[in-house]
This record gives sequence, structure tokens and C-alpha cells, in this order.
Amino acid sequence: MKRNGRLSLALHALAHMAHDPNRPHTSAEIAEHIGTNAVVVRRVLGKLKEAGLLTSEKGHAGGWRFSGDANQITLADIYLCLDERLVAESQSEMRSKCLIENNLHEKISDILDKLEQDLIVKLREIQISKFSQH
Amino acid sequence: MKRNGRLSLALHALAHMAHDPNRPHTSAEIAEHIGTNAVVVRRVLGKLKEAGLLTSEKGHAGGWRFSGDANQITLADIYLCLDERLVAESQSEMRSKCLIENNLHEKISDILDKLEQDLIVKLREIQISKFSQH
DNA sequence: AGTAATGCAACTAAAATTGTTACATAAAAT
DNA sequence: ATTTTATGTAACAATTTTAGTTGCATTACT
Repeated sequence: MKRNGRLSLALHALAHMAHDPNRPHTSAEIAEHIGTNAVVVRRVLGKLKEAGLLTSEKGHAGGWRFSGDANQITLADIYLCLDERLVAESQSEMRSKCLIENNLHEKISDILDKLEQDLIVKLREIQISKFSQH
Repeated sequence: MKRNGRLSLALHALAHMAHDPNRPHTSAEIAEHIGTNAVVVRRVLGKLKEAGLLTSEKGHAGGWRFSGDANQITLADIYLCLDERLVAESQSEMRSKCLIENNLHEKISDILDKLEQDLIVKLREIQISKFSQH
């Protein structure tokens, strides 16, 4: 896992769950399947839970489930609750004393923000059901 | 500079150059304006040179120039010669012994690759001239 | 009680990115 | 010719980000 780690991990986890959505899946089980650690899985899925996409239950026979219909979830939903910003600049901390430079910085920032929005539009077109289609 | 560092740096550098495209710009000058180091600038612009977008000259009155018309360059040109892959998975090294898992991995990989292509399409729509428009 | 799960915090490890130093090479100016 | 000014590049250091680990609290079921 490297660049888009959290997104990729989330997709793999949900894809695994979607394959058998009618039982809870434990972090350990998911971690095993996607080749990582249970705590890391919890960290990521925890965010999806905050956003209401998943539920989790403690104790015996606990684990993770989809809140509603898994196939209603789009990649944008996932992306957004992970606070990923793959193309946008993280911070426009570049404040020069030069007006012209500042204008350029702002313009570039705007362009990248726009591209980020375009990406989200595309993400919104893809539902989790895509994972189980052949 | 953080996430999309090289792309962002390249855009800032080229935006600066595009503002006064008829003289060479030194790495030191560019670095000064965008708040980084001359060697870092050379590293990034060197890639754009390999791809034929820029030329550089050593020695007195040397520096960086656009090869042709700056406004013909699109963000896709820049993105591609930097070998950036902002959304695609870097490596599908996830090879499980389970056939079903492998299918999922491949499917996710394909989806992310597709999104990468969509991004590039969008990048291709944006020319450097955008930087100097108000 | 005992077992099996999440939740969370603190820490460690690893990886990726960025910055630095040093020196070789080339071209122009003096 | 020598000096000055630039790129080119390699090796290294520092920083930042990300991923993994350990430990323990909490909750729920048996």
C-alpha cells in the first residue's frame, strides 16, 4: 500500500464485505484477507462508520456491517469521509510578498480544486455493486 | 508542499515562467519565487525537459525556457512526464491464494486505473494559458 | 467469569518526500 | 586563460507521512 492507501484499503475491505453482506465481518478477518493489520482496518472503517456508511458491534459475534444497502454506496461517499484530497493542494501556505505570485498561486489552487471536484463527480458514478460484477 | 508535490511545484514553476516567457529563468530564481530549493526545481524541470516541453542552457545567461508555445502545453503533458499516478494503485502486489479475492483486487485496480484516465482527460483540457487569465 | 470483539492512545517502524552539499560540466564574459 | 554563472547529478541528511504494533479499556454474548 502506498499512495492512495486509505482509499484502496477501504475499497478492498468493502469489496470483501460486499461479497457476503449478511453477516458481520471482524477487523481481524478483513485484515487477514487484504494483508494488513486489524487496527489499521478499524481506523479506516471507523471513519466510514462516523459517516454512517457502516455499523460496528462489539463483543461476541460482533464486527462490521453495512448500514443500509451496500450497492447504494458510491466511491465518492467513501472518498469523502476519508478526507482524501488526491489532487487538490493541501494548503495554500505559499504567501509571497509579490502580488503577481499570489495571484498565480491562487489560480493554481483553484484549478486543482476544480479537478478535485471533477474527480469526485466521477467517483459518484461508481457504486460498490461494480465490485461484484463480472 | 505536501501531497501532489511535484505536480504542484511544476505548475508553479511554469506559471512563473509563462509570465515572462521570452527570457531564460534560472533554477535559483524559480526556487526563490516558489519557496524551495534550486536543486529540487532542476529535478522536476529536468523531467519536463526529457519530455521535450522545456529546454535548458548552461552557463552565463542560461536557464530554462519553453520549447515551443507555452500555451500549447496542457496539464496532462506535465502530469504524464512526471510519472504521477494520483489515483491509480501503484502496484497490484496483493496476490492472495484465494481466487475470489484476486478477482476483487483486479477489479478494484481496473476501476482506479479508469479513474486515473478520467483525470488525465480533464488535465488535457487545461492549458497553461489558464494561468495568465483573470 | 470467560471469551471475543471494537475503540483508542501512545509508540515504533518504514517509506516517501524534500532539502542539502559537493562536485563535474558547459558556456559566456572579462 | 581565468573567472563567473549556470545546469546535471549523485550521495546524503532531514522531514513528513503513512503504516504497523502494543497495551488496555469497554462492551456484549455465552
